[in-house]
Amino acid sequence: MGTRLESPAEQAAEVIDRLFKEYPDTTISLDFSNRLELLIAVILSAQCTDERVNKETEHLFAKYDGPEDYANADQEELAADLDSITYYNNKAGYIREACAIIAAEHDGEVPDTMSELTDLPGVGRKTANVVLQHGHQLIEGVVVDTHVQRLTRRLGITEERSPERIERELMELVPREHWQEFTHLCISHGRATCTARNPDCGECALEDVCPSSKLDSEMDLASGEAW
DNA sequence: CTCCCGATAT
DNA sequence: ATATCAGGAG
Repeated sequence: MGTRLESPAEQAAEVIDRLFKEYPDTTISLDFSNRLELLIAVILSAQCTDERVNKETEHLFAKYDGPEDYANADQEELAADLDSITYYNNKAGYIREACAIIAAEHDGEVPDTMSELTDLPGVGRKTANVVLQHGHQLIEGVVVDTHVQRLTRRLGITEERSPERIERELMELVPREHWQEFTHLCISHGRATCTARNPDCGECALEDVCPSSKLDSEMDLASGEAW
């Protein structure tokens, strides 16, 4: 078990402090050169690696340009352009419909409010928060993706399960000036060390404050085997 | 809750 | 073979 009985807020502060030393330059890893490309890249990134999204958007962004271009695209053709991305049929539809709304109702510009963004098909709170933060420099919430969900639970920062509840709790526990950084640190550490399947606790900078560390159970096992 | 759904690591 | 990847809709 973790060595200290820290409050969730103290635990979060310790995590930020230590991970920032390990990943001082962490930031968004999706490639984009304007707000529409950002929106599309984030929609495509659902349950797919950023690496694969970047590989596909390189071709996609060269072929299509502007909301009307996507809105008028043929569904089958756009889906085929995305055929190595997860859920490519759904995502092709989301992109076409979202771009049609952006063209018709938002003067061709990606909206800058949470409600207007989440009204777009394929855009939930997570995607909207990323677009607000990286497209409009507006920090209205904490981006809670699969990595933030997994790490905050393993580290004992939250007991909640739903991304919406975890976000509300993190908005209470983490100072607003660290909201954006907190997500990037969780993602970097989640990819490099605290992986979903087989976390590398031996290399983890948070091992001594992590209630879920494997090392404790291995020591229990070793002492148990000593009989 | 289920469905969507290819590439990759284990 | 199976779990996982910057989720969201019905």
